[in-house]
Amino acid sequence: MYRRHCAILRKLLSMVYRDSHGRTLDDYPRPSVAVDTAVLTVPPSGELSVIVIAAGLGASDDAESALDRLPGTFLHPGETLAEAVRRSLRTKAGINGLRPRQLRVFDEPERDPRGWVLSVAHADTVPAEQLNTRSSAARLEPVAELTSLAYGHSAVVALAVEQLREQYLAAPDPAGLLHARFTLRELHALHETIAGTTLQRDTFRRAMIARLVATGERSSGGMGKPAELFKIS
Amino acid sequence: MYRRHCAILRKLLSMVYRDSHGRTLDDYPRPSVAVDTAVLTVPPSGELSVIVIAAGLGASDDAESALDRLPGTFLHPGETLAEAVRRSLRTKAGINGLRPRQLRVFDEPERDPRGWVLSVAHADTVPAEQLNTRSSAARLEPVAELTSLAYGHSAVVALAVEQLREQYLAAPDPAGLLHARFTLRELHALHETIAGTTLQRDTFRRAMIARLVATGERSSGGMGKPAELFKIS
DNA sequence: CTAATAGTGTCTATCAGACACTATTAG
DNA sequence: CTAATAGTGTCTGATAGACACTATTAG
Repeated sequence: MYRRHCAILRKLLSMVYRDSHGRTLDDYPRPSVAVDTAVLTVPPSGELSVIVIAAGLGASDDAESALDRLPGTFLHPGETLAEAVRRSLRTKAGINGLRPRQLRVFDEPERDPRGWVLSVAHADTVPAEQLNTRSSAARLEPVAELTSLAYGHSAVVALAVEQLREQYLAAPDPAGLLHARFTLRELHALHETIAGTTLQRDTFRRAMIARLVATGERSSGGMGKPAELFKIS
Repeated sequence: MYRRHCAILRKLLSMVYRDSHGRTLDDYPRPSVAVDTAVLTVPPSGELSVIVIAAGLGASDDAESALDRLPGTFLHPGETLAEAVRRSLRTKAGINGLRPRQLRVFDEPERDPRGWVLSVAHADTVPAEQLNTRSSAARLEPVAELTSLAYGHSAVVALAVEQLREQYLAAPDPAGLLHARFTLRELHALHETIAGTTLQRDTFRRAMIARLVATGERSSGGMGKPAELFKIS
């Protein structure tokens, strides 16, 4: 009931409000606002990958409908951008529990042939197990092998990867890509995958160990000396 | 003529396009999109300051119309966000030659009592001389003394200051706040103002001198030993 | 001379990079 | 034993912080 009163008040205000040129809010043409999200992960293959989908236009049986874009949707009234992102990923890729971060707004007036569309690019990174691989239209694609995506989505992926790298310089596993307990070997491999370079083993160990908590437990089953299991904080 | 053809094609496409629910672009309610900009500077007073304006509602002779918001405007069709920012600063604060950078989108559906308005926050930093102080409605306000601004603009200022600090860790004077040639004393004072802390003189000198070019000229007119003038690259 | 500012020498603690060594497991 | 991986000792060079010293100007 309170929300309803607010909505009525807002409607009245928007009719009464006039800017310095005497225009009300309704006199301004408005753009459509979309969200597009780069969901990164590191699947068992060990390659930094991103979720891409095909255009949702009809049956799309032909070879033309390539996996060439990021999941996205239009912002609905009363919805925040984060909610729109979660909705688009839930309905188009079967992913839940995301905490998307904004990257930037793509605003070139001609960027979308369908009309005036602003796109707010988002990114998030999740463990591969959280991805619903049975989902019909979505696929994982290694970022290194991405050819150019539609709607300038390649730039979104590039920005997302860049920010992910910065995050992994600041903390051992900010996206929680590893299990609760992990060996330094696993963490080392993850950092090399994300950075796209090799990282010296001993230097890496000494840098990371200060930010980790030793559990006293040991890994088992692999070759060589069992390694200590660590956890975050 | 070419642009005109494009516009017609786009209009046709937007009528033909249908999403997975059979809706065209025009079937989606759209938000108004605004830009709001924090323009930072360091005036002769030596305090990091930001431009604030009063609401542009009519004559505004009363004491109610406080300087309580950042300059902003609604995005016009065919315009980029950067163009809207430049337009708003030109018309509302008499500032030209900006290169605004996007900070983030403020998207809470209820944030603006006038209706559904997304705000894309921007920031830029300019030398104080570039500001038109004769401008009627705009004033410089030290960021330390800012009380709370309307429309959540205080958060914009906080973000702008944070990013400015990061920029000044990466380069001697990325915003060009000093003249073409300057002493290390001037650069030191500027960095202390921006960082909001004191910075050790000798360490600062050694860190900066590697990124500057000595001109061989000396300062004059001040007390003490004349200092060498440096320039950027 | 003094006050004020510019600029340098140097010690120390820390740290990244690099290399080589030891330790512990499977088979 | 060998292969493989885990973990450590230690040297080097670079650098930030700190302190104290010298240098050059005005008045």
